[in-house]
Amino acid sequence: MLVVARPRSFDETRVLRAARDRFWSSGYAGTSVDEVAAATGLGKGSLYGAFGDKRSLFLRVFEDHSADLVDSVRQALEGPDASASERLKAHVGAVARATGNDITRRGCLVAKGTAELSADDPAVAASAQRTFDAIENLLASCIEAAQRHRDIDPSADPRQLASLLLAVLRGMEALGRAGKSKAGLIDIANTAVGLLPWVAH
Amino acid sequence: MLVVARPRSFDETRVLRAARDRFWSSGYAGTSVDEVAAATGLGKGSLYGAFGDKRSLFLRVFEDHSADLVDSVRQALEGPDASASERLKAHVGAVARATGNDITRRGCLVAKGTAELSADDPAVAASAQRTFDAIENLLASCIEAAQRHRDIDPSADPRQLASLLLAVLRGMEALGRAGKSKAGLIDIANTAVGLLPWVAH
DNA sequence: ACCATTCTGGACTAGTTAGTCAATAACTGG
DNA sequence: CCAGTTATTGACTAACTAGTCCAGAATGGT
Repeated sequence: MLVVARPRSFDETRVLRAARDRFWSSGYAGTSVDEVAAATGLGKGSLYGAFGDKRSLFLRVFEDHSADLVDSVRQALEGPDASASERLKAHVGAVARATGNDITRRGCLVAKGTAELSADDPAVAASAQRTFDAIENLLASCIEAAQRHRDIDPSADPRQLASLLLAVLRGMEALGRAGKSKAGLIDIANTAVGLLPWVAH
Repeated sequence: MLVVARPRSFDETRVLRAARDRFWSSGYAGTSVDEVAAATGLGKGSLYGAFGDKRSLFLRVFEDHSADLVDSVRQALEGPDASASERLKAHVGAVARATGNDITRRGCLVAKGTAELSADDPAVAASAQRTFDAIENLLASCIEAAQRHRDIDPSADPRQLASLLLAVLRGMEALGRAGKSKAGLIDIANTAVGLLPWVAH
């Protein structure tokens, strides 16, 4: 009974990546569907057929990218207690360096999409909130690991420290986009890390 | 020789405020010149005649608003050394509360405009950088005042603490837009303030 | 080979976009 | 009250917008 229909002729991952790059560079309102079609190589009919309207396509790209971001933070922060403090310092520094190295200044797609759309698209706002919550949880887990290893004062609230660090990370992103120098961003990272309640050894 | 011509019939400040509100709510690309004309009550010809093209109008609005922001931070942070630490704590807390109270979640126009346009408009990026530099300097001055009054450890580098606090402030803005609760934002503010190198009294 | 089904590409539509322009209004020094 | 200059308005244009539609193509089970 089931008859197989014509299969898709495009690689969904590649198409979504091309669409993401357009939205990332030009923003949601600043990117036309025709541009996305040209960048992906698909006809508009295929684009609409596969992903729905412009907003749905953006949301798909936004959520996929958010998941990638959380995964990369997880990779950076998860690991044994003994090296948790090193991973934490390294991650904050790595974000500072990556932000400072971003020649294009296009910044983070999650931040950009949230800035543009969260006020009038609850789905975007909710997705961004989940993303930042997930990153905050990863930071908190890493801090707890460092506390178990007695690198960070165990009496400190790991959730409070995590939410502060998340704010610092997002702040570095915002300042980097405005043109703050790489050295200035690294300075912020070092100051933030330095003020944490480390246990003297 | 000089003959006086027809004077403007609109209040420039009111017009710029109406234009600012449109850009603030809908972003640069998401706002049409027709919408701005309708919101200001001016015809398009007047708008173009008075402010130039869309980008010039946006830049004007953006820079005026940035100057207002710097002024308000100056008002909050300037004052005698004896109360500098209180002003610093109060300002960070006030930003957290204001961000948490922003029902519309439209956030800060400087952040939003920078996110949307800094990558392809050097004038926007330069303006944002000047704005953030000015705020950082105000924070540094307030920290120095608190150090003179021996509220903050005088051996700390006030510029480093200022740039960290600026990052925290911009981070709170970004997280607030994503939906972080008012209580969570206040928590971040308290944690950041609490980690500063206060002198015990 | 045929069929039911889905995929493809681009022509098409109706509405919107940024920016221009010409006719007219408002002003004051002379 | 006239002359010279600038302000105002909204109709106008050419290009672009999101989204639709359809004729044809690709598939694998029968």
